[in-house]
Amino acid sequence: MSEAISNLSRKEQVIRKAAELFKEKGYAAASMRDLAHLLGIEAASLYSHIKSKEEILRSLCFDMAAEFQKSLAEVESKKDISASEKLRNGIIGHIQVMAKDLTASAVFMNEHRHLSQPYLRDFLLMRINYINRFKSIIEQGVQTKEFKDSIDKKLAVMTLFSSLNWMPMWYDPDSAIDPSQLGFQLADMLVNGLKKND
Amino acid sequence: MSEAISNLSRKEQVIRKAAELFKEKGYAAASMRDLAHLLGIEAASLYSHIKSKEEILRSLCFDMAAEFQKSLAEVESKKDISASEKLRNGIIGHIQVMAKDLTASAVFMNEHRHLSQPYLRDFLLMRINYINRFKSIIEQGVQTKEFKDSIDKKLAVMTLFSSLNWMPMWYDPDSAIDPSQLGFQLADMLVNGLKKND
DNA sequence: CCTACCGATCGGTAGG
DNA sequence: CCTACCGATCGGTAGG
Repeated sequence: MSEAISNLSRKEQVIRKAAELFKEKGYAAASMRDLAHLLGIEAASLYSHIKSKEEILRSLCFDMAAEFQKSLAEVESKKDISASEKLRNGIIGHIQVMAKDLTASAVFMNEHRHLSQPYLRDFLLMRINYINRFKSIIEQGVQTKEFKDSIDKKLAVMTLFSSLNWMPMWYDPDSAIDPSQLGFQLADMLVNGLKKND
Repeated sequence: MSEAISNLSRKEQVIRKAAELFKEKGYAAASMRDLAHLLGIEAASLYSHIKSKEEILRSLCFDMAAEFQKSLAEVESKKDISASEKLRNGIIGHIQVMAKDLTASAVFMNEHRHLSQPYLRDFLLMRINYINRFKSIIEQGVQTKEFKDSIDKKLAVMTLFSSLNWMPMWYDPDSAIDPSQLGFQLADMLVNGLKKND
């Protein structure tokens, strides 16, 4: 049993180190020999922990996707809150999920396209579903006249989604601003804009 | 002379087709044999038009960078306009440059990291310079009290930059909204926000 | 976790 | 633009 536990945690180590490597070099340019070297073992030894290179990518992408789904579902379950508050909570949730693992988040965003079928298809369906649920929040805000109806909704939701997903590329976890503040400020910026309103 | 012209245009064909391939599969996963096959020639024949695979990536990345620089320099040269107008013009310019070649824009954004040194270093220096010039416009707006000073400027500029750079991933050139309208709306969204202000 | 190895594929060159 | 080819490297397996 302690053997099973130690195998599990070794597998976790392999996956986490792979995430760093995939983020840095990109999935296609990262070799299993690179990964093995980082772990101090031979390339062939990796295969006692994982089935294939793509299995690592799959677990990184789908584990992150599950976290994002969970976070958004929690926001949607709260009734009687305004669209802007829902949007704010969705943004804060998304950013907090990313902040828990910035490396895996970067892989999720940039490397998912190297998934083979049918995984790629499943992944893209989940992503479009996630985006559409944010779009619904924006549409709800337009209906309740909270948001202006002059805005292109696709543009609005893709702007939101772009901002969220690039965060792992530039956010420094040691900086003064913490993830929930960042989410709050991003929501404020999207809802109220840069302009001074007084 | 007509030989030189036809060589030039053949080289252009190779580069444009490579851009499509790099966008679709990523630089590292795209092989020269794939590229040759798309052009209906043998892989070895590519090398009478280009020196190396990376030369193609370099010309795609640096040609786009030059276009972006040119566009922003023109905006900066206009005096006596407000920060929000400057920001709007910068955004519209950036989007118009991208719209002229969405494929090359996607490669510029996603594949530049496969540049080798010293090209990668030069590229990143140009990019940080470009971002900082947008940041200056935002800071100018804060100084003139056009923009609120509560916003994190790094967050603001990275949100802007993320939105701009993801556009080639989702924008459909056949859609109802044209590139300059898109730029106008994006600027409006960032400056005024989603909220109805009346 | 290792040694020894596989077939496939890579970017690129020589020579025409 | 082609044929013929190079050395290097790839993901992965067999067997211990």
